[in-house]
Amino acid sequence: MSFFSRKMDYALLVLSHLHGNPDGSSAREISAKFSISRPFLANIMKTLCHHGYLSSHRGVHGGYVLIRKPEDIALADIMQSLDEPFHLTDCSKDIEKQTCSARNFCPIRTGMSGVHDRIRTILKDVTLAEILDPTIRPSISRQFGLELVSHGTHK
Amino acid sequence: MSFFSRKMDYALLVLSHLHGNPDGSSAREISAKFSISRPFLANIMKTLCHHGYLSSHRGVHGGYVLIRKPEDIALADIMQSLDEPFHLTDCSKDIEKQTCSARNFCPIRTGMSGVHDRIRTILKDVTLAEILDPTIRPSISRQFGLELVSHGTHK
DNA sequence: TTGAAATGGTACTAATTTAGTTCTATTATT
DNA sequence: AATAATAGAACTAAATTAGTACCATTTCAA
Repeated sequence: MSFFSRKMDYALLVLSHLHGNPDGSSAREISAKFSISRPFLANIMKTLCHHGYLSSHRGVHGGYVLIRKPEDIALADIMQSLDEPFHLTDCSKDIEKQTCSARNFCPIRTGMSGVHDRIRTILKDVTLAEILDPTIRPSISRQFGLELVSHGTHK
Repeated sequence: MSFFSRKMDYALLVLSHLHGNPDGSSAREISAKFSISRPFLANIMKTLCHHGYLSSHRGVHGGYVLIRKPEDIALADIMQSLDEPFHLTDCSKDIEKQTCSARNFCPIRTGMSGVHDRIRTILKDVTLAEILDPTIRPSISRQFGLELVSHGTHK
């Protein structure tokens, strides 16, 4: 299985397309452009609208318009709106609920939590703006709370 | 769904447990310790053995022994051995095979590839050694080819 | 005023993947 | 000879994802 669900993937296509079409677009148009199931895409767009990414209007010339700024839409947000928040393993829920029987002696608990944080940081840090224009990367320094100095001799 | 499958999670438990038990351990022991389905865990251990992480010996006092160094076992390796290599979206395969109909005008292709690389870098960089001892992190500088300077004023 | 094209909402179904089981064979120890 | 382990393969069940279907409402235009 892929890390991103198809819903997630299609949502990014939708948001990107709408960013390039400020006057809006319909599910029909987008499904045709990318050869995607129309009713499936329509459901995704309903969800995106419901979560405040898009505004809609009905009727013959209806459709959706992107109403949030690309730089304010993080991958983690979209993920949470469409599927569920990111988590590394099943057992993270058990640990939170304190029902994990190995909680007190789990040899990987701390280490996994570190990996979890590193991936989550990427998801919270990368926005639609960066997906649209990958040359913009305001991310690394924020990501680690560190200052970066380029390393001339590194191959 | 979780990022790591249960197989992946259990495999990390197995590897960690065996690292702490250099004389080896059996599927029975480990399944009992962590309250995990024995036959399921047994299958996972067979796979780990098959892929060269463990050596096995049969018989009454048989079991498995960890034969690879923790610092040489990256998360990406385990993932590939048990499930499949990491990929961000379904369509990455289409793009590779050049069967993606939107290949030439996909607005998110490049951006997504950047995200893919960043996550994959983590998976290739984090080893069992780091999972076992999270204070050891030889990773960030290698990860970005940059030199890190701590930033005193950052909150 | 009627028909077409759009979204809104909900429920349902099909396909796929993951998780787990079962069975038989082989090996080693006591 | 009994027991406890791995080896290997095939199978089943549960859960998740992907996708449909239906009906209602809104809007526009002929």
